[in-house]
Amino acid sequence: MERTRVREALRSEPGGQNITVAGWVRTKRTGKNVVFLEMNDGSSLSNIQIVVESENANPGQVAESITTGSSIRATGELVPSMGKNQTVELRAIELELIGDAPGETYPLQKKRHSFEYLREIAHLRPRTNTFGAVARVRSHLSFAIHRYFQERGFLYVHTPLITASDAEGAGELFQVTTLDLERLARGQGADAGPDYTKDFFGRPAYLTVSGQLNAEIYASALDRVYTFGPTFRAENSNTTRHLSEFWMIEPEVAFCDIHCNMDLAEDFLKTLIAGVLSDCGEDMEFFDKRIEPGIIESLSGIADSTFTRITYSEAVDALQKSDVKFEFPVSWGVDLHSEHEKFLTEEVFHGPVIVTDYPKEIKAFYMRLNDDEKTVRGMDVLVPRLGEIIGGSQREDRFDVLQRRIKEMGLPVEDYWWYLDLRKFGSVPHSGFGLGLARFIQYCTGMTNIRDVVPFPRAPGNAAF
RNA sequence: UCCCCUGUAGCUCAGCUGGCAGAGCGGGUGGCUGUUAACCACCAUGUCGUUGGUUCGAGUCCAACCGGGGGAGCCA
Repeated sequence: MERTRVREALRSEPGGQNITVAGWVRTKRTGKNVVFLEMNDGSSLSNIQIVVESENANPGQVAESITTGSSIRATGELVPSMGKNQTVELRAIELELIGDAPGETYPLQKKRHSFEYLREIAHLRPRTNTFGAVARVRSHLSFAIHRYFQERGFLYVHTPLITASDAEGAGELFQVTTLDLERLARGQGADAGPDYTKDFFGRPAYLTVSGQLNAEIYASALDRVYTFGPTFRAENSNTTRHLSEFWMIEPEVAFCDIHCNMDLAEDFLKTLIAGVLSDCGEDMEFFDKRIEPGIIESLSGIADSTFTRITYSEAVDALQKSDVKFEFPVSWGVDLHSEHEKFLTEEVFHGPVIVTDYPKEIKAFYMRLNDDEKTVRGMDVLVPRLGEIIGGSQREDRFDVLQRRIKEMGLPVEDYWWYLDLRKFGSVPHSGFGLGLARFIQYCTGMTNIRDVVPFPRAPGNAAF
């Protein structure tokens, strides 16, 4: 007989029909004449209750040897439940223990575990409610992101993971090499250094920190594109919102200025939030109940809201006018710190805030310079709880200005020849932004540590599993 | 990288001014019950992160190291 997923079974009309389910046992409760098994197969947060009557010879015997964590297959009748916590249940006719899980050594218990402990058993944590729910939300969002762009005529562009330049300037890079490091360390003098002409690519190579510059190439030909893939940063960041390897979504749109860019970012976030609320209802209720009380209401509010849009100068004014004493004093020209972002989103505007037109000194070379020559058309989307979730900008599309800015920032112009070429031939105003998938999942689920919304997180000193 | 906190049973944690190592959960055994964080009784479980120091005596005090967490910076 074909296997029925638990999600489907729980939604079926219980008319005594025979079905087969398979999955992992969450708990077992034993009575004299009856055994109750809670089984989960990942298709939903809810378990299915399997009722085994002891007089029923085969299932009764098998049920005895079943423990928490065992994998089983059960065939039986789907019937209305007599209990009060579920509407349907499976009355077992056949029961098979597929893989046992000795109770003395199985690391997951019925009780609640700390996330810190579960991180150490990343191979088993998807069997918990929280990590199952996170995995389903993550999968939903990934698909919804593609759908959002595909429905709006964006082309999905695969930008390279290995790059031969660190042109993005977005952070520390992981080096990719086939040179024999041990031999280098032993042999050559420290002054000589490695001979990169002998390296795999004939020059130093790195893992990408952003697909943006490559995406700009395709936007300069195909109008609107997006990338969605892994990026790598070798920064020694030890926080609840940084990873060394993370997936990033980067749309890039031609004939689009900073306002169009903000419209896209805002619509994107609101559409995806509305989607996760409507399509992941059961999991979202779990997060609302157990992880971040009130998150459903707050996300619903955001889906219907209009994001506040202010300039950097206005943000500085607002912060200076407040009576709050910040650890880092605010003055025009300094970058906004976490405490400032929190204050703006949580205390002043009570919701997402888009800040634009930052001083050029604290932003990347490729952001379009404003006429005041002091600020650039960058934009950050700040949200309560997390701070910066999106960073983007209108790109500098004027050849002369871009070249000047590259030099001002002390970067080697020759490395950017192809990037400058885009401004030489058919240049066009264009904009884009980057959104970290994991941060967005944090925002939607209320999970406080980014290492708990990524299946196998990579962080400084940690590449287990 | 910096600052703060922390490390005791399988898990979560208590252990006071230094004096015999504890609880709950989980596990085992038995009982009871259409149960649902099931319930009741009994039983077992420790390199107190590691190394060194102070002391008659260290889980407790000191130092170094290792691991974990939070905050900051960098950013998405």
